[in-house]
Amino acid sequence: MSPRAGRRSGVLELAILGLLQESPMHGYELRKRLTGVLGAFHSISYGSLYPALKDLTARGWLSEEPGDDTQSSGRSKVVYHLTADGKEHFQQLLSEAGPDAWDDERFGVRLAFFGRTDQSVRLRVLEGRRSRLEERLDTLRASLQRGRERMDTYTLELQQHGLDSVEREVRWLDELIATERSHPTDSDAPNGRSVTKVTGTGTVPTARRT
Amino acid sequence: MSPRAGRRSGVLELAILGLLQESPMHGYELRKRLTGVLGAFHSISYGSLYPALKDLTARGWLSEEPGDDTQSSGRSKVVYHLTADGKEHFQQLLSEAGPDAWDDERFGVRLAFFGRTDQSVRLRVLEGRRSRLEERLDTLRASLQRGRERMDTYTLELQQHGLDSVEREVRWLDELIATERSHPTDSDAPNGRSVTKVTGTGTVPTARRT
DNA sequence: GCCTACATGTAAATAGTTACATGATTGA
DNA sequence: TCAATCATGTAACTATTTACATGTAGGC
Repeated sequence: MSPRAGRRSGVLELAILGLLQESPMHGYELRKRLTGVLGAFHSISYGSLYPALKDLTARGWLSEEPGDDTQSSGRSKVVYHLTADGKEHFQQLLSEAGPDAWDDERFGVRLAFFGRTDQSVRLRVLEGRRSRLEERLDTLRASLQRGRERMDTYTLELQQHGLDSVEREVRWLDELIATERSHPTDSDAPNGRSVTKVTGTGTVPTARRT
Repeated sequence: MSPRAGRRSGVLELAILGLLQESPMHGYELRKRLTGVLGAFHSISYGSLYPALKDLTARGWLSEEPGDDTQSSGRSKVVYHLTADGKEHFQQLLSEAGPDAWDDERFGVRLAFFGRTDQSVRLRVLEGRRSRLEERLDTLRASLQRGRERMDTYTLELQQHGLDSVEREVRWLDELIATERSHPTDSDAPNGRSVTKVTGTGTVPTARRT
């Protein structure tokens, strides 16, 4: 009965904090960039975004800056900044391993911010996702074994296709993990600066087509 | 402010009607079978199921049969049946093409009931899913083109993997569609009986491993 | 007598969406 | 000057989950 007090722990929080870590923005701009981070479809709506910004501000992770205006006389544009607490919270979110932490969407968002993430955290994320997928494989294989005769051809087809897809993703993750391990980054040492410089080239193999 | 009047149009409705079409059941049993239909993970909770059953009953698609009890003296087991209206509604749901009709979950559930679906509807569903995926491909390819230099290696990797996955699913669908076309079923004629007999073997190729 | 599985439900929270409402700024 | 796009928000709804509450039936 108190709907305006949300605990807020979805993808949105992660994505907003991640984008604001790169640079301060106002809501409208944030929303456009969000579409990119969240995977080309699945645009977030203003009806989710603005309440979320208010909420994150109330929790001390963002601060509103009313008029950053240096050029135009306009008003009402609210620029959001990540606070120190917000930065810390974001780093914690990136590395933490809640039960829903490894679903498709959250993993995608985490990966989108890898350019600004410590290599140790990157490895933890990749391995967390991988072990989540291994569990899925176990379930799927068991289900296929049990269902060999009991299920109709269509269900069997669907499950087999699903199994193949998950297996492909595991192989893909293995490559990413191997690449991370073969190019260890120095800047991961406990030197206070928790953000790795972006090398931008060569650290991850370009996807190859079959 | 009137939360107890839901319009109800999610996967659940489709899955419940589909299972009850096969045979009447009570909630507890339904829930176990639902887990199978919905894809091995993603069990539905009683907190969703029972209200949904009440709702579908109120809408005239299900009827409650209080004591089917022939053996034990126990009570309180409520067996749900699909009504004639419910049957009709289910067939309509299967073939209709709403905007969310082709997402992963809904497509999976539709496919799970293919054994009891007309071939013409099967083809419509497969082709609907296919064209949905084609749209995705366009978006993804455009995004990859634009982002060649702008995106970091990780995001590029993720998008490329996503693109590959969707391409694989399109090829998979193409095979299913081709198989349907090369084995036309007679029982699709307007003969009043809207359910195709299950052949159970050979109509769809067994998945092959790469 | 007690534990497990069977069986049914409700209240509140979660994580959003859609539709609506409003107004400022900019370029053709 | 008028449409498009920029910009911010609210109310109501959707679909679902989690935690809770309650009780029955059968085996050991």
